[in-house]
Amino acid sequence: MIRIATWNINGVKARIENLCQWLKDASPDIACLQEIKSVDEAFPRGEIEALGYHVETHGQKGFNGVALLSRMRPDEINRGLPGDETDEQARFIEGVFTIGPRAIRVCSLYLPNGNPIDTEKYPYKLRWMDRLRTFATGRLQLEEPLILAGDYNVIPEPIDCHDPAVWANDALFLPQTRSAFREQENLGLTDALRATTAAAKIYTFWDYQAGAWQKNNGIRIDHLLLSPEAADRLLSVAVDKHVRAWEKPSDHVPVIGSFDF
DNA sequence: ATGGTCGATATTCGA
Repeated sequence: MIRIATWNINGVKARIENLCQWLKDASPDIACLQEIKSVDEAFPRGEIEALGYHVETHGQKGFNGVALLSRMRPDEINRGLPGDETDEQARFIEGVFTIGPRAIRVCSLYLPNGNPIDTEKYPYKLRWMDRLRTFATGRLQLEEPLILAGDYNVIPEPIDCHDPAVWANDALFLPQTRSAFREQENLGLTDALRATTAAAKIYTFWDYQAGAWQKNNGIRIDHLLLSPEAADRLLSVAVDKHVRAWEKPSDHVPVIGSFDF
């Protein structure tokens, strides 16, 4: 069994203790991280390598930044989402891994938040989603197991948030945002958690403010999207909710898919 | 009661 996880850690330097504890507890084979908020040179790779992981990062100063941690050495790493050479935000890294007889592609992505919606940030989000759709279209033609894992900053359906009314005019829940996410799914990509449980009130993010965690005022925005070749091998999906109650938590929690690769 | 809270960084921005 292979376990592939995604976790927005909201700053790797502030989260290194929690990250190492979680890696020991959950022991994922591949972990996709977002919001490392670090340049590659400052990423605390030593502590993670000591736990038996290879570390590949695509960082930048101050904000954003993604990483791939893996038990096995990647055969190939690609940094940056194709489709806009002028985009300097570090939000995408792809790794190709050999597991048994097959190649598996895993991407760690940090989709733009898009707020406030009356600024350039929202069109940037929609353009980024369009680039992701183009990328996925090409990769699906390979007919390989593909896992697009990350913080999508998309609440797919009303049941994926505590109170849909408060999100009505938010970039994470606008009709255009949800429509663009459905376009992704309609390419043939499966939302792994939704495919294995139709239950409401499963969240992956709780704001630091206003006691959101204590009130279970959360949203589900961290997703694993699977090609048919990966979806056919999916066994289960877990949300590691307990780490949100740890000291000095990230505002997101890990989502882990188990596969019989 | 028109805030609230984090992280990285610089005394503000992004979320």
